[in-house]
Amino acid sequence: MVRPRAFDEEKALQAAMELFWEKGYEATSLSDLTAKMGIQRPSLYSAYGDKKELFEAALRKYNQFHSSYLRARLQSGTSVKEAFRSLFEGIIAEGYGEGPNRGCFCLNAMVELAPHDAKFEVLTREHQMYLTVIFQETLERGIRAGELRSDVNAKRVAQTLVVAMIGLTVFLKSRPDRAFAENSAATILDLLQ
Amino acid sequence: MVRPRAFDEEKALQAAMELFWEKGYEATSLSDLTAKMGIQRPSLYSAYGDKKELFEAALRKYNQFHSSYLRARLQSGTSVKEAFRSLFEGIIAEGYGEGPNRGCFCLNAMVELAPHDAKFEVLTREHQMYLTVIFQETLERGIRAGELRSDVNAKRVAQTLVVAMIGLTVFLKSRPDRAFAENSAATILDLLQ
DNA sequence: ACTATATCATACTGAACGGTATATAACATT
DNA sequence: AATGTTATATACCGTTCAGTATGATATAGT
Repeated sequence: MVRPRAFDEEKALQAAMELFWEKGYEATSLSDLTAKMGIQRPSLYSAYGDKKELFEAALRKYNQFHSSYLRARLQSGTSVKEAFRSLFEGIIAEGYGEGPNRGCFCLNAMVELAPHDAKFEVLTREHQMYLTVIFQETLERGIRAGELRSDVNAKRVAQTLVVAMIGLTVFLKSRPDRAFAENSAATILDLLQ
Repeated sequence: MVRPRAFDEEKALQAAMELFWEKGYEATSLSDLTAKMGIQRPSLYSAYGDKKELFEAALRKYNQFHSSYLRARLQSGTSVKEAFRSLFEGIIAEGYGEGPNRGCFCLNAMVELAPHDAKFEVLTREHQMYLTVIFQETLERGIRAGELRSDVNAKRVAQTLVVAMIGLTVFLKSRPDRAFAENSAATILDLLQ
């Protein structure tokens, strides 16, 4: 005996995610949000809580999406080495697309919020840990398949690839010469022998 | 026949730099600034222009300071390899200090402003280019001294070290396990043979 | 059809925002 | 000491901020 929601909560959350991803937390206003989400202010508050809670929900949604995306990219493809190469190449290509370079939502949140908010310190750290596990498992698969040398330390290399991916993603925000980005990616990928 | 400034412009700018460095552009208010700088609002506007211009002046000051700091660290020390190791170790140590992890002001600005403001895209990119030159020159010195193998591609390795340093600095904002940071730094520094 | 309940749209709240007008105070030159 | 110029301090400007009170509206169960 209640009136049902007239908007799609997932769709609206997706819209909020896009906005926070592109502009960050502070620079995104509630008016920006309600406009893009296509809902009114009280609907937002009743469905998601305040601005910080909405941001957190958006980031969690992004992290899920991002993990799935990376796992899929690393599982498909002919080889582990080629999968990583393609992944890094895709990140670089993304950096030179049109429009503002939004990079990785989780890294943006790590820079803007993690140092001042323990909740986001944990949330962003745990996502990187999860990505590291995905990388490590992929490397171990490559070792088992005989594609990578058996003396490769999968955990250490995975950690290094994650740090390098973070560096590359952030660096691309300044739109450096493409050769710079390509060189550093290629040098890092030489870890995969 | 004029009244002289009653405050030290460099000291006040330094105070603004500390504040923007720790909190970012959007999260820092003019009231925060005037309080920490110890001056009144009209003094701020007459001396530095508006908020964005003050931020730019603060970032330029930081970049100068940062370049000098890195150059000094890489020149002192017993060897090039040891200098880089010590530099990365210092970055990690900084990440586990008390208080909020402010990281690198230039990288914070790159994430928050570069995608939406061409001026900061250029400013942050040029600083990274300058750091790359410092790294490259240091590596070339190591090659000349016979400390590094002569087939090391100084430019490519310098670019890779810059990207890795960016990744490490940003990653530390989420306060990961220290062993993670140490592992990735050590693996990167293995490039120096 | 009626009622209970939750959602909707509008309009509003006090506070904080970036930026400035105004008037007083302090100095260097004459 | 008088004058012209700039820095200072206070108080204010209109706007925008995050968040909410209010009342109309729509639906599900009776």
